[in-house]
Amino acid sequence: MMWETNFLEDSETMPQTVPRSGCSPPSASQGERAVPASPADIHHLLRFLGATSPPEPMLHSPPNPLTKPPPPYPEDHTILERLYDFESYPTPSPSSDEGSIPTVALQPASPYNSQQFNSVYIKEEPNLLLVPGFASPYPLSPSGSCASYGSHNQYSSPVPQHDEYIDIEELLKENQILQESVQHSFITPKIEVEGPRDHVLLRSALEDTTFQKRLNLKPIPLELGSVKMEESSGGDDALVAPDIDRVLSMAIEQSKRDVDNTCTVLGISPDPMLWSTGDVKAWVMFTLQHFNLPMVPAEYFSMDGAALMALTEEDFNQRAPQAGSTLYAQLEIWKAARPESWRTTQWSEHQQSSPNPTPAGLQSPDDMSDDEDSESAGTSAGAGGGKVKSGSTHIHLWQFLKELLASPQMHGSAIRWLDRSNGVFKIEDSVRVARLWGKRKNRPAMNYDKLSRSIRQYYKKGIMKKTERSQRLVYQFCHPYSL
DNA sequence: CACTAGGATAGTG
DNA sequence: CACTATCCTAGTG
Repeated sequence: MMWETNFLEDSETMPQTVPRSGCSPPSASQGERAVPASPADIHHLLRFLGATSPPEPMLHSPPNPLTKPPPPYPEDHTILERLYDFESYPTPSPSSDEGSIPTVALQPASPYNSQQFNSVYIKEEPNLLLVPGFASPYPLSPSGSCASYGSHNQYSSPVPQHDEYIDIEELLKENQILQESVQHSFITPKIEVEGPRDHVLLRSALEDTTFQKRLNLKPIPLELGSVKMEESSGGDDALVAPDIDRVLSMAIEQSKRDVDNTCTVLGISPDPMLWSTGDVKAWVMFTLQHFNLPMVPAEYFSMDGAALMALTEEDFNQRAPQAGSTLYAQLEIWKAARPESWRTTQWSEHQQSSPNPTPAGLQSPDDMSDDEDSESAGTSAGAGGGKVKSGSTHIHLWQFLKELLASPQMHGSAIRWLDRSNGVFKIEDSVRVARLWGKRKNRPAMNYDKLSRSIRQYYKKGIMKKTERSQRLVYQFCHPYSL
């Protein structure tokens, strides 16, 4: 784990200011490969929708004869790793076994990793609860929704069987919505009024059968009336529809959070229309990585967000034959999740009654007011108390830059090594790097002017130096720092 | 115009 | 006090 290792050395082994001796060489041990396509996760979704048949233990989830072993992407794990630690930076020291974290990170959506998962990732930061959704091969991760709704013990139970299936009642119990409407569940209040519209997003995602094909699953019947809830004691199907609506709402919310989290990690706007070429490439690379799809040259997507949004599914398939559909479907999610769209969803209305409502209409449509709400969303999910900070605000700029450099798949379009062994790197997208830095330090006004001023301070401190032939946006770490 | 360079000063843990 | 964050002026390609 390159990033992991680097970080540990940088921020913990190293003194806070100046490292005296050289760092130990980065161990490029290849951990397990990422397997984001967890059948268990999909299983959860199916169970959510009551579409699965027998409550079979997921430990014995059906074999997928057609599922070919995922191709090797040597650095897949780094993204997920990075992702899972992003909000909780710095990473707790897993000094003893390097392998455990990546392994857990690879299937975080599976409840069978619950104990490890909890201990490693959940910690006490609510934001982290949002993150598991990323691991899902499915954009609307039910496990993510579940976790983010505060049922922490759902995944912290020491009894594995507990996770075998999700008790939908129990899950929903934690959602205040249920409290209000469970007695009159025959009445579907606002949901029915504008229901179909805002479920379009989820439904379209559900109708995307790519993952079903991949996992050799049967299509999900979307007719709510025909859905048969297992163990629905009353056998009252009328109960199902509103419950499903709520679950869908939760899933949609999770989808929004996934989008927001991706925005935070990549430093891009939630609105694809505002993406620069670099943003588009970053998003494409990230999405491919995230869904464990074959990489394609980033140049195939040398276009801005507006152009990307204009692509047809065929266009996507041409550029990325094996991944086009997924990319297209994902982009549809993002389109639907554009801030304007979310304002009109029923979800935001329901939020009015929540303790910390996000005024849906007040969010200014300007470009970067977005990523704040991914953070505040996590904060508001917290137990009303203490300040919840995302990441460490004590990180040094040079550490942060190395952090970005260590995940080239995600940030390669913003900053990358030119000469790794000599610590020479280039900032490709100064705006985005500054944005990410400002986000990390909670300095919304950060820009490249200020960031570069801080970098220049490093010249005097001997942390960085000018390259021999000075080029724009190219910097060089001094020796111990580049390791 | 975006970037480089570096002085000055304020803020914060 | 260290480490920025912010602001600013001057210079470069």
